[in-house]
This record gives sequence, structure tokens and C-alpha cells, in this order.
Amino acid sequence: MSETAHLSIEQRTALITRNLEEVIGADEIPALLAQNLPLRHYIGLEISGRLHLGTGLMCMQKVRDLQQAGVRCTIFLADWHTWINDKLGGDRQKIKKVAVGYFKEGLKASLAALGGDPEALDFVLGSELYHHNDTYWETLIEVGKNTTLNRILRSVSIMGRGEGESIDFAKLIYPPMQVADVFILRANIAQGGMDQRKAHVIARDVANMLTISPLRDAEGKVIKPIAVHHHLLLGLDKPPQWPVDADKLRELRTAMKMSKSKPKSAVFIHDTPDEIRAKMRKAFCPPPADGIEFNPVLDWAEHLIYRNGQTLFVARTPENGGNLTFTRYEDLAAAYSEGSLHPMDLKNAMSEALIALLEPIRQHFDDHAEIKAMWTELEAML
RNA sequence: CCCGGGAUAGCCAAGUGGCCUAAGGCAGCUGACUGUAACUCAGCCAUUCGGUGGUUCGAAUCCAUCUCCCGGGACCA
Repeated sequence: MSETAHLSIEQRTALITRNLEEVIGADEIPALLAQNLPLRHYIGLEISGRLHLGTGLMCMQKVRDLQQAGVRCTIFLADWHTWINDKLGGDRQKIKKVAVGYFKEGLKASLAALGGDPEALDFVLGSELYHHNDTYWETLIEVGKNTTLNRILRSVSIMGRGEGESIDFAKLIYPPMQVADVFILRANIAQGGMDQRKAHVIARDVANMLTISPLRDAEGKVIKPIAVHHHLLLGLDKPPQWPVDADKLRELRTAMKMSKSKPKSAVFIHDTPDEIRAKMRKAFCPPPADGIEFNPVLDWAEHLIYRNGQTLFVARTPENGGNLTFTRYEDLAAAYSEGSLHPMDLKNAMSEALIALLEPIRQHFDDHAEIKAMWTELEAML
């Protein structure tokens, strides 16, 4: 951990907690760092198809931050969860192949593009973690014995399923499995989007009740996993409800997020410049009079461009006011709000910024025929 | 294994012997309008009704059979 030797506990805590929607257990972080406890992170991902910016950039941004803070990071390739949730046709062989191929390589390229270290990243495949692992299955049962059926039923939203939705029984095993994953992977820090909080809260609630594989600090005291939740990028299409009803914001957030099942709402990590421009051009981008809170283009500017330390350059003709550079998101938002920045100019600027940000990823796919072949093979499955 | 209910475009769904070369809605695509998108408007979008046989002058509609799905029940040494 020599590279973090020069960082103070405060600096490392700041890296761990910055740019997040929510941190549960933030108070516990400095104490863990002070103990010099090796911190281990994990984020579980379903192998659900093409990698979009929510996974490739939003997840990996935090991974990069954590690496810089000296945390050991793990990507959990959740092939069993994918199977349970009927993704990729529920074909286990396909899922496993995509997991250790396209998905792993795509995530590594994404992390590298964001300044993280892909070689220091651990990948764990679900089916391998579970194989001949009594402790895992015992822990799963312990999780189940310490939560209720009602709570599990409410938590199916972590699978992108509605609470009233008719589901098969296997799907009820998914949430407690996800909780068990945290403990078996010995993750002090569990990461996910805001849509994953129900599983993480269960993990914290049962943490003190586990006897087989609880998390412990350096002194052997049982501790709870810290939960860090990143922002869910808005989809580029119009929200299902518009104008947005502020009272129903909680539920709507998930429905508004970028989704692979709505290709127009998402940009993928290897989209070409022209595809990115076309998608941005089609993006829902309400005028300032409608407020800036539910504007996906501004949302992406804030979370993808500015939070990666970039600035936004707006190329405009002299008639439209000439070129502009915004170095802070606040300035961009203010200019948009007062109407001095036209939606189309914002879109054009965002297109070019995204193209530049994603360029190394696209290049990586282009430079490695075997990785590009993995992607091609995936496309054939969709 | 038994009883009951289903199977119509990407999704929801009308139609129960001829007017069905299958209504409508959503999604999608194209164009008009906006210096963006959205909104609105115009146009496009199943020669075919889970498969196969049959009845009939004529079937998505009736019969038989097969496949699959849903609900319930039976079995449970």
C-alpha cells in the first residue's frame, strides 16, 4: 500500500465517500482506516448484455476512487443471479462465457479509461465462489433465518422487478444470496447503485446475527459492511411520467434510469462517435422553464464529465454567441437555467465530450481482435 | 397424472364460420412544427391468427391431435 502511504485518513475517507448518492455507515470508515484494517470492496454485476455507461463509467468511477484510497476492489460476476433473473435467455453456459470474456474485458477497459488500475482488480465468478462452498450455503441460510419473507418480497426491486410482479420462487433466493455474497467475499465496503440499497440494508441488519462468516475488524469485533451507493444515470428518453411528480420520485428514479432494454435511453461503452451523436441528438432535453432537475443531458454532464475532472467545451457559431468553456458544473447549470446556453449546443458539446471520454475504450476493443470477437459473439446472442 | 383457463404483430389486446388481405392502444420508424428533445399533427408498421390434420363453398373463429404457458388438485412408502 505504498502508493497510499502519503494519504491521510481524512483524504482516504474523502476518496471513498465522494461523488455518491448515499453512504450508509460513513462514520465507521475512519475507525477502520485507523486500525490499518485491509479494506476490501465488492460490487456484484448481473451479466445482462452490452455494457452501458451506468455500469462501465458510474460503477468504475467509484472503483477507481477506492483503488486510490488503498481499497482492494472486487468485481463479482454474478452468473447465478443472472440465471435466476432470466437474463441472456437464462442460458448458464452463455452467461458464464460472457461474464469471463466480454464483461470482464469491457470493465477493465472502462476502469483503465477512467484512470484506475485494471490489473489490481479482482474478478470473482459466482458459480466458482459457490462451488463446494459449505460456508456460503450455510451463510445463505443464516441470512434467511434472520430476515422475513415480507422483507424479501419487498426487496425484489433490486432485480429490477416490481413488488407486485408475479415471479417464480427462485427469484426469492436472489436477495439473500446477494447478502451472503457480501460476507463470503469479506467485503467491508459493498457498492451498488441506489437501486441496490435494500439488499445492503439487509446485509447491515443481519451482520451482527451471523455466526458462521461474520465480518470482523482488526480486533476481532463483528462489524457491518459499509454501503456506498452511486447515482443512477437518467435514461435519455422521456421519463414514464412527465412532468415528474415529486411525491413519487423514489419509485420513479428506478423507472427513469438508463436501461439496456431501451437502447435509445442508453449509450454503450463501445458506441461509435456517430452513434453517440445520434443518441444525444434524440435525447430528451427539456427547456430551462421546466427546471433542470430531470434533464438527462445535464445529468450526464454532471456525473460523467465533471466528476471525472473534465471540462465542457461548447463550440458555437458567432451568430449563436461563439465558443464557450465551462470548467464547473454549477456554471454550466446556471447558463442553461438562464437560457444563455441552448439545448442543442449543450447536446453537441456533450456528444464530443463523451466521444473523447470513451475513445480509449473503443480503441481497446479495436486493438484487440480477441476482445472484439467476444463483443461480436455477445451481439449474436442478443 | 387429473380438472379448468389460455396461446392473435416487439408488448397489451378486439374478433367466436363469410363485411378479416385481422379493430384499437403502447412501443417503433418516417415527415411537418420547433435553433434540441418532448408535445401536437400526417403517414408507415401481422397476406396472418402456437404446430399438424380435418369439417365446410368458405375457418383466427367448429372438430381432433400435439406443443407450450397459467391456476387448482392428486401423488408424497
